[in-house]
Amino acid sequence: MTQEEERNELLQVRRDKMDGLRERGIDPFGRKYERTHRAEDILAAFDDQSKEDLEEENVSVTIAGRLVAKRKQGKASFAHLQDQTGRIQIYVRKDRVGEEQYETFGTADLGDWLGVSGTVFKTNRGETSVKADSVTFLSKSLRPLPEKFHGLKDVELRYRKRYLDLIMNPEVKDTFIVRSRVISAIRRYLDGQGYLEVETPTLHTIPGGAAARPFITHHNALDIDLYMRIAIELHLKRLIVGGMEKVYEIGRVYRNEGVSTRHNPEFTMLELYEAFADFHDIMDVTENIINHAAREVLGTDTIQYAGETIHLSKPWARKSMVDLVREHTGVDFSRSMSDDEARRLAEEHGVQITPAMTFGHILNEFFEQKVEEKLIQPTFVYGHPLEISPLARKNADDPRFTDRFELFIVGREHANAFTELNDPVDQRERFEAQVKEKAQGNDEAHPMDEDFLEALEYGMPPTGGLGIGIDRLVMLLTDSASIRDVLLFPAMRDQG
RNA sequence: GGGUCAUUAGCUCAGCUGGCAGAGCACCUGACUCUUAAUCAGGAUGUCGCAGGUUCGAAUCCUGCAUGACCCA
Repeated sequence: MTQEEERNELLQVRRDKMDGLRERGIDPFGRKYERTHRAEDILAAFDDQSKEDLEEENVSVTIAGRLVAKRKQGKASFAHLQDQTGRIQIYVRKDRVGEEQYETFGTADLGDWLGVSGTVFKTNRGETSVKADSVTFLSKSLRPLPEKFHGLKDVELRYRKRYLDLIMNPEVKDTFIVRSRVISAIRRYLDGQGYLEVETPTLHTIPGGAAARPFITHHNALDIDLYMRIAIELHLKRLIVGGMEKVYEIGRVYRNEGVSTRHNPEFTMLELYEAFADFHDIMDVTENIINHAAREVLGTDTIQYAGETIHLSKPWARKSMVDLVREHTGVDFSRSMSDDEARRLAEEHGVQITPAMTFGHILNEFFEQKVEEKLIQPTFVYGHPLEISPLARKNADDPRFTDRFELFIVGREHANAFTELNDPVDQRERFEAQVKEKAQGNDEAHPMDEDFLEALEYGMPPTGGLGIGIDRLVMLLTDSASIRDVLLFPAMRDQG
């Protein structure tokens, strides 16, 4: 069976109309068109003018957009054109545009792109509209759009065919405009604070800087396996060694794990490193970045998320992990405790652990299982156990812990930061402990990285570092329930 | 990885205890020069996700698979 025969009636009708345009000398996929206004420009400029005043002014405009509604009534028609800024009504009369153009407009389908020149006027109902003097056919749509009233609801279709989602559901575009503005607001803020934006490799020979499984790829000419980066960290610290004192990168990282409402295999991280700073300074930096982004993009630092009011006004709560666990479970991990005792406490409190876990892992499990989800308002949680923090500096008073914090908002991690470990001897021991964990079956444990250790051996100044998940931040600022709602093209299986 | 639910026309959805596959929008034909989910008259539209099974008969019941959503790990 040929494709021609398989095509259903709806598709065939549009192909026939395309052929009809060509027969009448009109290119169905036209050319450059110079417009003077966007829909929003016209609505904003003339909305508060009276019908009579507008008539007197006789304002000429040229607009272009996708035909999204059409109401034909004989020798005159109303329709709506949609451009990036919104929809505007056009009024096309046969006695004004002429027989030929009215015919062209008459055969136009919903979805086609049209250009219209005319004058701005108000209808009897008060809608600011454009009365066409001429209609130019710009581009044919060979497929029907989703239903005009209900739009596109099927979430699978919305993600797979995001262009349809963007056409039919205007709030989707708003989300991605916020995303774009959040990222540029962060850039502007950091640039203004003297941080230097850099770019480092996304193809790594050793996948480090985080606890995650990497994607593996292959370089043919060099005949070596490479890993898609799981973090930016280790390269940025090499730059600190090199004397670039305040650097940041906003970029994609890749983690080979499941997809969920909070996880996509590729996502966007901000990482920032500042020489001579510690994790307390980085808490201030984190507050400032997020607070600034909210106020600049949304105009407020009080936001709504999933029905909760979240206060992003500074300062945010700063609590130690040990204190929070004590607060929520009564268990005091600050006193000295054997691994066996920690395991016994986990069992008593219904905290699930694996046999290989030691004191620090178990404290972390207490936190994740009993506390994390309760931290709705912004809270810096600091003092993470050594075992789960192989790149963070040890706490000076209690070496079981590190000078590290994570930021929690609406029960989710939004940032991870520490006073960086700059002692190459200690760093080597941490890597060795991680390699041991890997041998015991933790496939997210950090690999040995001799090249990074060598860099540290040249001397890294005391440094504070930060990672912020941009996607989760955008979710927070747009009240989005799923990471897929803030990714234009979320990862999907190749089907359909 | 486990559980629950979903998959029917281009889109949004009905379809009960198994008995001729439906509606609205969109589409086609006609009428209509201030409509706006335009209206009126008429018409056409299907791999019921895929593959098996039960049955005289399956969109409907059973099994497996695929894709997706949500919850859990």
